Amino acid sequence: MNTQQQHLDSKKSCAHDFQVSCGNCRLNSICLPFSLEARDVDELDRIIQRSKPLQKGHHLYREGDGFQSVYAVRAGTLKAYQTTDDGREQVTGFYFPGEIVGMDGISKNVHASSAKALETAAVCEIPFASLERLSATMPQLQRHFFQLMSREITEDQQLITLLSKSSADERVAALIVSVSARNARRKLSATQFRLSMSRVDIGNYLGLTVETVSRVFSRMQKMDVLRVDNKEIEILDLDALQRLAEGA
Amino acid sequence: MNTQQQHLDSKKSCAHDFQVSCGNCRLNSICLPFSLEARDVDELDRIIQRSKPLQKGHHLYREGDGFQSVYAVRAGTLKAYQTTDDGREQVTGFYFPGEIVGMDGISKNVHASSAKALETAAVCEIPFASLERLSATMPQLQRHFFQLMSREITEDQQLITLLSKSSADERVAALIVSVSARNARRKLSATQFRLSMSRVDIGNYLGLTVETVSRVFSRMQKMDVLRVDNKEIEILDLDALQRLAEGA
DNA sequence: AGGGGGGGTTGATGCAGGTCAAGGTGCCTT
DNA sequence: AAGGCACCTTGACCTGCATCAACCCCCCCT
Repeated sequence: MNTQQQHLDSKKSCAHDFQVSCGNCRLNSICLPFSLEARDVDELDRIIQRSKPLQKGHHLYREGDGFQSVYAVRAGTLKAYQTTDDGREQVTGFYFPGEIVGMDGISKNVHASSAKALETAAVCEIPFASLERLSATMPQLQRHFFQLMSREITEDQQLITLLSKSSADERVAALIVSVSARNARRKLSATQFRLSMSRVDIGNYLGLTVETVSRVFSRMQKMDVLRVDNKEIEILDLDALQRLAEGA
Repeated sequence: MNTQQQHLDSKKSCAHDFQVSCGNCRLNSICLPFSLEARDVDELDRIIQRSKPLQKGHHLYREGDGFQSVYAVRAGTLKAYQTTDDGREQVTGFYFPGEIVGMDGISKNVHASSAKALETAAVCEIPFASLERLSATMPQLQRHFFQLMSREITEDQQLITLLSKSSADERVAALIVSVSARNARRKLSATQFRLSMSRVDIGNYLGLTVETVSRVFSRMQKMDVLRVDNKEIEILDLDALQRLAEGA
């Protein structure tokens, strides 16, 4: 039996196996350009390295590491964060399955942030040099990456607005709404989920203290907008939450 | 006399003429990839449209406009800003000569922010479709744009950290230091300059009120770090200012 | 069973920066 | 020259969130 044959077999035999190709990955509608031809997907497949799982708390890369690749999250959640000169930490984003991390390393060829698994995670590594090469012959792929980066920019700008203009309630509401929407995109429940990040991380991301985050959760629970049980969240009134997030 | 000859003549005759090509633009070391060949520069030249000056207060594009082009600032300063649903405004960036605006429009093919001239400005329009086409055959150009976008991401993330972790003093100090550094890059004075943006814009960008910005300026003046005369700024102690910006 | 540590909640108090109000200065218009 | 307007500054007061402190719960370690 040749190695390729073994591959195929193992794929069939175990539901928990790594995805063997982008073509049959349940997330490909999120992380690949919509209009890619089957044979182009194969080419892409060839450059992508499916790495082994990342344990909770372990780093995918650290601030200052040489930049080689960007990563598509396949399972789990990551947080990206920077450490300021005086040792404080700033969480700059959370990354869910189907999303791409590591693009901040392109500009200086060095990662500008660290990425850490909030729970056991798996990622696909996409060597950037290969991606560049492939982009030159696949216009949709080039465009897709421009778009992904541009999306990261607009999302960061939304966070900037949130941090500079919104109250604690608005910030927390906005985060919950965002998590809910991203769950929906992956065909998961938009109203019931488990927050993989701690209150500390949430506070850090939103520019609030743990205590404030906790108080906001309590308040929203009292208002019957949310049911909160530790990390388990149930959204009872999504409309109200969205209105809150927009500053009602 | 043929038209080409006229071009050359007019270029010589008037110092205020528009740059006729990227090749002789004094900003090209900032806005072009370092390693571009002369003939590649020519190709780039061909797709770039040098538009007429933009009057103070006029828009380069508005939030919601269809996205066609990115723009290199040639002279003057622009601000980019978004309007939230409830009508508040958030300034997301200031753009100086040599810098590129408009990349947030790529992801959705619609501008996610508006760009407005803070003083009379001039820009080079770079049609994005042509840029994409050219990128496919010019690897350095493709890389350059990936890098520009990545830089925008890391800069936004620095602003996020600033907004979520820093005091009013730190924020204002950081902005002044940033303007100073960007002036230096253009071989202008790092210690004496005119702020083209109003206190309102500064406050808005930094997530502070006008009053607070004004008070911080007064305080820094009292501390002999800055001399402030309306929009004219003189940095008296750049070291102290940098230490302030980093939260000393 | 006991102890220790990480994470979460809640209450009491303080302060940085927001809000409100008044007044100044420079520039444009007539 | 006078009025109007945009922009900036300064002072007095108020408030939303940080800070400090206590305590709970859960899990792991010994």
